[in-house]
Amino acid sequence: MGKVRQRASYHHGDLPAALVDAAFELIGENGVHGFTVAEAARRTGVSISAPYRHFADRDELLAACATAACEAVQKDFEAALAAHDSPADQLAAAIAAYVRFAAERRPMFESIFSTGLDKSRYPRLAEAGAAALSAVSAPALQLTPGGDEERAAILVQALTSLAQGHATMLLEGYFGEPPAGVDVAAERAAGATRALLRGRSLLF
Amino acid sequence: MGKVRQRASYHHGDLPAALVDAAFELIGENGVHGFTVAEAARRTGVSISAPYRHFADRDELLAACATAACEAVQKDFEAALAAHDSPADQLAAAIAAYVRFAAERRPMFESIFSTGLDKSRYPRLAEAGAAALSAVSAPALQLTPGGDEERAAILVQALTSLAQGHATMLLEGYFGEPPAGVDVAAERAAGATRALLRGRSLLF
DNA sequence: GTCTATATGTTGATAGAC
DNA sequence: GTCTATCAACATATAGAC
Repeated sequence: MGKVRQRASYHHGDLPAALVDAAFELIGENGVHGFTVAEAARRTGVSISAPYRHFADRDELLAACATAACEAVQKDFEAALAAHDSPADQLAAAIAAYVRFAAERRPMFESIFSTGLDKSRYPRLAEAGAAALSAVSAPALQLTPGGDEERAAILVQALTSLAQGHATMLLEGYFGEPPAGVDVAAERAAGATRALLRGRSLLF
Repeated sequence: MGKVRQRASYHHGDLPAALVDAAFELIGENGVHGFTVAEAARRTGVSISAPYRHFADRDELLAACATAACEAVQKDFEAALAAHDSPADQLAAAIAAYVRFAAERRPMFESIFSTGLDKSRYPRLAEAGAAALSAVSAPALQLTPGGDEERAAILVQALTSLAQGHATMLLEGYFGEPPAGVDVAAERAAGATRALLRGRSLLF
């Protein structure tokens, strides 16, 4: 009890979060291009100027979206890792989960990669992105000869690039239309992960 | 001799091509978002309405850009293939070339992947994209057990996704800033290609 | 094929009241 | 923290003259 008071007016609860949600909705409908501060405000039921009390400008709101998206990716990564035991299985599952993420939460994916934002200008975003990546470091380190951190980093780069590529190509329709294409892409990405791991000695 | 007459007014020579060039220039300065038909017309020295004699709308002009970009990629692919003998070397070189293409001709790369265009609505673009991809099919087929076309297609998907991912991550700054980052990414992509090829039996 | 002129619409962002 | 009102800027696309 005690939570009832907040329900009446959503935007007096947490307008920044509500605006981020609205932004994802708009991105889902027409891509990043379809997001405008004005429309996000309208959908949230506030005036056009209200968002500017919380975000300096359009880009800052987009950065908040991307940050939230990175945190969501990280959760998916961690769930995939927790569901498997061997490092190879963990990595294959994590890469497959990433591919699924791109399709199933496409607006989030696009907020990370299709905004053209200079991430170095948004430290919290850069941090969230790095944190998501570091989730896959542990199993990669286990598969690196001698536990060499530098080599592990190279392996992580290869794996994340592999995942990124499969995700992008899936969204381009390269693996067929959803929902079947999603399964195909996730499976292919997992297979490619295993293949890359088997041949990993050639990476170093 | 005989070519002098055309030089005087560029846009009476080939306005569509001139507009595509201007579009790439604008994309290079501020991303796809920075391209507007109006500004492209101004830079080309024609009125704001002139482009609409050649392109139905903004998207159609962007599609022309993407088509030109696909043709450029294909050329780079073919050059990489021609420079090597073994299929593995050819593929590694082609993937590396693609990564370089993304960095060195970034506006072209973005015109293909950051426009949010529905490619099925632009048959010539779809065709150009498929043609570029098919350039890497031949060496992949040579490396596929039994010359199975279906398996070769899976290998091509894995390789192109790998290339796409490295290109994207490079542009995100993940391999360091240019120009050093470009070399790093190209090298890593080539290494990952070899690793993937070595473990390719796990793909099928 | 290109121009001038224009209709029509939108946006990002700010000022000042409450 | 939110609203009303507003500005300046810019875009897409079309009509009609040459």
